[in-house]
Amino acid sequence: MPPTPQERRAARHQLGAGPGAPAGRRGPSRGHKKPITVDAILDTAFGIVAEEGYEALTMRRVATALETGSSSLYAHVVNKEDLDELMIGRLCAEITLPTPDPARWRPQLIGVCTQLRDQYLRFPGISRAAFAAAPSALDILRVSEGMLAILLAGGVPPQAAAWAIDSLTLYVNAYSLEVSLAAKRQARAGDGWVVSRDELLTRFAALPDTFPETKRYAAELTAGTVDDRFEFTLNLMLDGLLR
Amino acid sequence: MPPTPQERRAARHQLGAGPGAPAGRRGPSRGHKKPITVDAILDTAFGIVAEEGYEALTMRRVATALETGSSSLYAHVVNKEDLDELMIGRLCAEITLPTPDPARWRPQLIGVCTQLRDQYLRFPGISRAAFAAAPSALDILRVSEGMLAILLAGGVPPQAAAWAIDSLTLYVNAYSLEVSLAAKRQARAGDGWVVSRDELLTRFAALPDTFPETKRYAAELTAGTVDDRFEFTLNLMLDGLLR
DNA sequence: GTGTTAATACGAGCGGTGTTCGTATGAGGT
DNA sequence: ACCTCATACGAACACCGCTCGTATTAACAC
Repeated sequence: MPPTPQERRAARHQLGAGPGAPAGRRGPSRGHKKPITVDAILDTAFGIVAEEGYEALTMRRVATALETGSSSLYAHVVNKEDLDELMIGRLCAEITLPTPDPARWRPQLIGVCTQLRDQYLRFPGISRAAFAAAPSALDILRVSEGMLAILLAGGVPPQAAAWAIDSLTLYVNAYSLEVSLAAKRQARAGDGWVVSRDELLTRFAALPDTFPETKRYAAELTAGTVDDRFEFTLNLMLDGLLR
Repeated sequence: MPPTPQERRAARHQLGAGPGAPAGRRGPSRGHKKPITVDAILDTAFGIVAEEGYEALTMRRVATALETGSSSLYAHVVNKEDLDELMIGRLCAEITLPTPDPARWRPQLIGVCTQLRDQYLRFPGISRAAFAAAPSALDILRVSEGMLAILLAGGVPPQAAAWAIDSLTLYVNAYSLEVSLAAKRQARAGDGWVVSRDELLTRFAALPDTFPETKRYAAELTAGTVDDRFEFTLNLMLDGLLR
């Protein structure tokens, strides 16, 4: 008996347990269609999210893209939650971790965070799933290990390094989620949402006098691209680590 | 004609426009039941989230708690997203902002962040809605203004202060969301999730040798309460601001 | 070559969601 | 007394995640 999806999931959480026998093909192949596999499910899932965003990712949507019924997916995946977790795992697996260089620990760490951000932004809204993903999955743990190695090589004390990893990944997740949501708002503009910087400036200018600082520093508040803010925050945390 | 909910929402986004006539009671009062108001909807919504978490907050759930049908809510609220926004607004409105004291800007700012966090954690999962809330809503802007005033009083340059507000609120949101999700996982424990610190330690100890640093510093990685990590990250960012 | 087994696929359906539409109710103004 | 119209609400639509029973068919034992 090949491993049921729940067993695969358990194996993914509790480490190891071996990859299990490949369980060479049995059952109907429907003649023409290629068989449904976890990888095929993940591929089409990523395709849907890349084109239409995470909220368009439903079991039925994946199933119809695979020309089957939604019930067929549950032979390969426990849940939607499980699917989310698998996607985050694959995303993390594609992060390349540098070999720690004590002299370049800051750009190295920023590089890893930027890779994570770019992966998240390629699939808008998927960082929502990253929040729920358990940090004990191996693919995620691998990224943590890489970041930890960089920080330690940079001379950051272990306790600070350990906690900083949490802070950094949490911020990257949150940043990616917010950017994705803002982009979605931008897409369906016109219903009274603020979009352009100019619009925000005039809005701030028209604020009542109970907002003196916001009015005075409206320029600073609306300055910079989202990328600027990302880098600023990362540097903020890294600066703090040196004390 | 009293303002339709969409008009109220627009008025909330574009500032001012006045509170509109109270539109004194018309139509059926069903004899016994008190009329449905936006405030009543918000009250019961907060009650549901406080007791059962954000994911239990559905239109039907609010409606039945109000002894009515879900369609009745849409006369007072545009949609669920609007309800979310109203809730975040009310949450922000209850934050008390200190008058800036240059000598105590750090504890003051941490105090505001902690208030936000506590509000979010009182209503588990609601920070998910905070991500989608537009920063142009007046109640949210009021908190930003307060934080900006504190930072400026502390001598932080305007540009850094402006961006730091974004970073801080984003982190507080993300932290609250993650803590809520972790608590939910804890609630339905037993399905292979890691819960206790001891469990995590033995898990790390059994890791393959491709995770050398994680194994070596397992103690540091699992140390501290969530509150410790919250304060650590806030101090990390505030330290970075002083350079 | 035949029969058995079991992995795979899948249609139908359950209970749930947000939201809309058409209609009934009944208080306020005339 | 009548009419107006904001309010309330039941029914229904389209969608969601997920389960159950069943049909298909490859691999194996004989």
